[in-house]
Amino acid sequence: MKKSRKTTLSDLSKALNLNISTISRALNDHPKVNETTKKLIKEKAKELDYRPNPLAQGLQKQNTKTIGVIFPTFDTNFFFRVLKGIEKMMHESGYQIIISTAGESRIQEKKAIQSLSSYHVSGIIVFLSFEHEDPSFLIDIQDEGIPLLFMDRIYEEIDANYVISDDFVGMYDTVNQFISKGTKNIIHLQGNLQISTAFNRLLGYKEALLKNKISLNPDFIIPCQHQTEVKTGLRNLFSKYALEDIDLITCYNDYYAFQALEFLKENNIRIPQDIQLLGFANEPLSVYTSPKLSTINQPAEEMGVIASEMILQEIQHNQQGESYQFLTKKMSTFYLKRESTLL
Amino acid sequence: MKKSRKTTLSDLSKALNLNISTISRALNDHPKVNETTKKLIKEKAKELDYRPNPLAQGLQKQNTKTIGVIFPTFDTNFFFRVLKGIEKMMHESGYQIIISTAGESRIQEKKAIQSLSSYHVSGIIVFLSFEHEDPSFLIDIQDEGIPLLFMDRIYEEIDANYVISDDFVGMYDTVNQFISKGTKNIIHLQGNLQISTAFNRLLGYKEALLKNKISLNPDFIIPCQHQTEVKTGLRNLFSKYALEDIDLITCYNDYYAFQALEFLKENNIRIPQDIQLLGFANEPLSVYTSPKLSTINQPAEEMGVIASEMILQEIQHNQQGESYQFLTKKMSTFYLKRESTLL
DNA sequence: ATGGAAATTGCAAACGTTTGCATTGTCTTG
DNA sequence: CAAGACAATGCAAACGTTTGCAATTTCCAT
Repeated sequence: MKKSRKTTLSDLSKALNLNISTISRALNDHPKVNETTKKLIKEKAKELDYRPNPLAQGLQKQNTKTIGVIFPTFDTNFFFRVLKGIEKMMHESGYQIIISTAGESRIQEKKAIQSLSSYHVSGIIVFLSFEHEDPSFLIDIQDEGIPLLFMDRIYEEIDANYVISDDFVGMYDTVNQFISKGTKNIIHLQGNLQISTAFNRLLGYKEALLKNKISLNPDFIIPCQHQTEVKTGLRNLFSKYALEDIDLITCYNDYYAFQALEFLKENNIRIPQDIQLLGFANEPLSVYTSPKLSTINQPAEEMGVIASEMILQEIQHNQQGESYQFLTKKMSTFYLKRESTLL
Repeated sequence: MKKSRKTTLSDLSKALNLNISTISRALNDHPKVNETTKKLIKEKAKELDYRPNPLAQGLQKQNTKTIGVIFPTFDTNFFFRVLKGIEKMMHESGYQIIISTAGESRIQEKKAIQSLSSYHVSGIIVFLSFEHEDPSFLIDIQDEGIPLLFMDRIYEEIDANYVISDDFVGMYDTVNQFISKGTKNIIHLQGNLQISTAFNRLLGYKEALLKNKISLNPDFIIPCQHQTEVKTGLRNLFSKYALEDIDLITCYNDYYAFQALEFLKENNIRIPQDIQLLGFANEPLSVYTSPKLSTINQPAEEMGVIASEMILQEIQHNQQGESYQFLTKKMSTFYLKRESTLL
């Protein structure tokens, strides 16, 4: 394993008999270096295939052209779609992306963020799934001058950019709409409440019932930590209730809905004639089921794009010493009727 | 935007009145530093929340604990599943992941790789989609001491680790099996042949026919650059052939198959009774269609895991100056019968 | 010619580590 | 008690940049 060294500034310096600082300035198009020498240097640089060392640059400038992205886990397609949006914008702007998953615990979330901070990333886009009773470490990161952008969750205490999708309103509006058109008995397959999105979707469901003065039947809220628990949950439900007792099943997300779909099909329950089914997220797969899944659309890729734009803005402002006004962008969600619902 | 500085070795050095080198050694558990001082130093480090600066370390050691991953594009779920496998292994081993997409051109592929190299990543996992007439830049990277692992494509000229899924055999075996059980008229929806996987899958199809002395009907190979062209392709086919003339449609990948599925349903063609349909890749969505899609399984996540293990092995060997024997791991693909086929 | 401003280039410190070598201190042993 | 061995620590260079300041050169107006 022979190691061929890379050309450095000092190589160029020797080759051209010019001081290293002149070389550096020339390559950075610093105004006060002679145009002729500049050209000379650039040519030589190309000839020797000089490429700057981002580590050295980062160390010196305390800032790498790199964005950190932290996901909770990789188990839903939604995150990948967001990532796709981020990756598109960032690479257009010449930024590298470092990804990290936070896994299951608060501690891991914290570690992941700190690790990114020590890489001197230019900014961090975070999906935090857990509540942090003491989010001060987040403020610490900001104090280091690293812009933080939060996705899908708001911390009142923290002044930052936010991109959230309106989980609450999405569910609330849709359920409300169904009720107002006469739908009565509505189930909710509830996700892990530690995750804020699950919490907000449940809340939307409850509030819609409340507003319409429908009393909450606790049996109608089926808690599932994971999509694998959906079928059991439904089995329990139907051991207690008849088909006619149920009009619509709403779900924490599309994956829950897929499970429900399978369950219903297995039991020869017709969708939507016997029971209607509603997902959440509009995962790409939802077009391919049959019947095609009605769902609540969440513009995943667009969220990635917007988040990227916002954080790049903030970075740019900071670099130029301008003040910057934080924004909260609420991405609207909307009911998307396909075949698994009637209304 | 106040900037709170991070604690560095020299901060610790001052605080403890010890030389910086002792601090460094202590924290790296170097044997020749007194156990008591070691403990002292570590405590202080924790107290001041010292975290090493990976940039400085990388610059010094010419190696960051970072793995680069290059994808062609992000438009199929397959890559995400591989990424999931990679991310799992790498974070277990304390490596960060930098991702990059190569986009549409050879030039971009080359740039992406070189950019990663200048980040002094410890290794690069690459999906290259294009043929490179001059792959010498890849060898250059290796010469810099950066292990390269190729996914899904073999370069005869380049000695490296490879993880490939057996596209050819997967398609060949399956088609062969169908023929031997009496299936006659088999279509292939062919992908973009610039991409090696598309090429190999087509080849598998052709060879299977050849082996069984079935003459190739050029009409039966329908070239589609993209899944969006599938329906048009099929429309053309059926303008020339009757339903009875076709027994089975094989596809470049599951997404092509999904399109075909829609087309067939739209035209009230029953699957699999009238026409059978076979995908490729076993994308997660293929369970949710109806009928459920039969496909050829490709163990995506596992490929990511294996690739990670292999490249970590190589890195470790290199670091210890041991010699390392390159491997080529061929992941087996297999026919997965679900509901869209009969056999 | 000549003073001085402006343009160009060079010097050296700094970013935060790691590590070979030199130095100091401590202990053992004959 | 001296000397050598070993343990512990310190010194300084190196990784490849950037950048404020100093030094040099060029040029123009007087």
